[in-house]
Amino acid sequence: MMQDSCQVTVINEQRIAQARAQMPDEAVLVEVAETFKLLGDPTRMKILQALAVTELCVCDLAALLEMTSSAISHQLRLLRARGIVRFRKAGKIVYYTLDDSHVQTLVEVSLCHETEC
Amino acid sequence: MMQDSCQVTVINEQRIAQARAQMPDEAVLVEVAETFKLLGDPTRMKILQALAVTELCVCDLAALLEMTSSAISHQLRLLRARGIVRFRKAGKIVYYTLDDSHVQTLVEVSLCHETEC
DNA sequence: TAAACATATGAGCATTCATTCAAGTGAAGG
DNA sequence: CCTTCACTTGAATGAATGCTCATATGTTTA
Repeated sequence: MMQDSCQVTVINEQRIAQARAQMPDEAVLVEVAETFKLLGDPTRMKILQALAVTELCVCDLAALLEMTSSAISHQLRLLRARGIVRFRKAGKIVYYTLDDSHVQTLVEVSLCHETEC
Repeated sequence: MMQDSCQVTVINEQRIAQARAQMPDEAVLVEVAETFKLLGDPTRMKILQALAVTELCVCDLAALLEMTSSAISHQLRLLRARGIVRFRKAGKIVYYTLDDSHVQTLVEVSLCHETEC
């Protein structure tokens, strides 16, 4: 059995070196990927789209997306942990808003591209 | 046991209607999420970063990322299916390049934000 | 205080997914 | 031809993930 990772047979040493030199840190790439992963789920994408329009509480989001508030709450927890959404409490109701204009920009750009606007 | 989906207890009917009216089609949101999901993996993110620098063959990418070419090939297949990368054959070697400036923009914006450039 | 309610959260479960392993394809060279 | 090599691909596996269900928390109201 042979080692299938091209450790010996490098085809374009020059280009590899060039790419390696310009590659951002591993940690940075992992962080960026982590953010994209959060945007890579339909439920979370819908939540972000809705919050881009207006502030909403968990129950509103659940009604809008026709899902349980538990499911919504779980997803909001992930978005919160990344600082993508922010919340404010009004009694027992918790209102969520977007808290990362950078992410909002990404979504807008993508949406614009998808709908060819 | 009660129905936990807020179908009855709507808090802000007005806002829900407003959000619903401005929400893009379900299908569009799913598509956008699907693209983000592809960007949401460290391996694929590294591949895209490398290809943003220069054209590389599978073996080069494997060497650069220190992974098997099988693993790389599997990921390239997904990126190809979305039209994010393109390939050209040179004998038995297959060279890959980026094929979606929109995605490239997304990654650049994110990277720029992450590194506070 | 007790009940109702909005939300949060932990465990469980079914599904998805990234990688590995083994086998297959097609091109280049002996 | 036959072998080698770059790449692809299908199956298998272990890890990650999204949702449900049950329960907990904290707030409002009867």
